[in-house]
Amino acid sequence: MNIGDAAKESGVSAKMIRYYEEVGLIRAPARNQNGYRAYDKSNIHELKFIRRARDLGFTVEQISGLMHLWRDRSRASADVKRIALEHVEALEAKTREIEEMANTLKHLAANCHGDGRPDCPIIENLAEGCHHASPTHLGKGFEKLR
Amino acid sequence: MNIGDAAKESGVSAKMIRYYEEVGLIRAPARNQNGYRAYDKSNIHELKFIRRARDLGFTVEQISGLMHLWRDRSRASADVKRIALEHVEALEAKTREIEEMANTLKHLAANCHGDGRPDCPIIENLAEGCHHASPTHLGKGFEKLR
DNA sequence: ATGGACCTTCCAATGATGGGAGGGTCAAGC
DNA sequence: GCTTGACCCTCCCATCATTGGAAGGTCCAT
Repeated sequence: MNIGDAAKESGVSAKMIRYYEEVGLIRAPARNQNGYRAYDKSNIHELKFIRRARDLGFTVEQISGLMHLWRDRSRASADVKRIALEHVEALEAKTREIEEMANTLKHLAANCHGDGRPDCPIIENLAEGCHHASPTHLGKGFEKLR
Repeated sequence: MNIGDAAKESGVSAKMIRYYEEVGLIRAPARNQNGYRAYDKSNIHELKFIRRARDLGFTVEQISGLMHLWRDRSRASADVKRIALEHVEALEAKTREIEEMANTLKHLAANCHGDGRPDCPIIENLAEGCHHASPTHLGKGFEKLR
C-alpha cells in the first residue's frame, strides 16, 4: 500500500503522513524496492487514531502521549482520563477567551448606529481605550487563538 | 522617544513594533542621528490602537483595514460595524467548534472509570472509531484552532 | 575608559499544513 | 518499445504572530 492509498484510507494527507514520520509521531514504514513507503493495516489503524485525535484538538505532542498509552496494554485508564480532562479544560479556557472578545465586540457594535455617518464607538474604543467593555485583561495562552 | 519607551507605553513589544513596521501596518518612524527609531505621541496612539485590536482577536490584516477606516474621517460607521460583526461571527464559529470537541471529550471521559484498569473508552474511541459522540464532521477553518 | 542598558540588522525557530520544483517509477494503451 | 499520466521521492518555501539570539553600534553614568 503506497502513501496515497494510505492517505485516502486514513483521511490524513500524504504530506502530513510524511510529516508525522519526520517528527517521530509514527515510525518509518518499510520501503519497497523502488523506495516507496509501504503501509499495512496496522499503519492505517494508527493513522486513523491520529486523525481522530487531531479532530478532537489534540496537539501532535499530546497525541504522542496518547499513542504510547494506547500501545501500553498495562496503562491505567486514569492516565488517559487525566489527559482528556486536562484537554477539555484547555479547550474550555479557549472558548471563554474567544467569547470574551466576541462579547466585547458585540457590545461595541450594538452601540454603533452603523449608517453613513462617520462616528463609530467601535473605532473610538480602539483609539481611546476600553470604556465600554473588556473589563479584565486577557490572560496567557491567548496569543495562539487568532 | 526610543523604541523601548514606546513599547512600555503602548504595551506592544519592541520586536513587534519593528515587525509591524516591516509588514507595513505602521509607517517607518523618523530616525535620530544615531539611527534609533524616534516615536512621538501619535505613534504611541497608533500602537495602542493596534494593541487593543489585537486583544480583540483581529489579525494584522484586519487591523490594517480598521486603521485605514480610523484615519479616514469620512468613513461610514457601517463599514466598521460590518467588519466587527463579521469578526464576531468568526469568533463564535471558533467557539462552537472548540466546544464541540470539548463536549465529545467530556462524554468519553464520563464513560471512563478512570482507575487503574486498562480498559478506557477514550482510547477505544480514538482507536476504533467514533461510537460515542462527534456525530458531525468538523468544518473548515477548524485547522488553525489548536 | 569601562560597564550596562540601550539600539540596530539579520537569522532562526515555533506548529501544522499546503504548495511546488526537479526527478524517479510504474502501468496502461498505442 | 515508447509515450503518457498518475504516482512516488526529497528538498525548499510560505503561512501567521511572536520570540529568541548573535554581532555590532551608541549613550550615559560612574
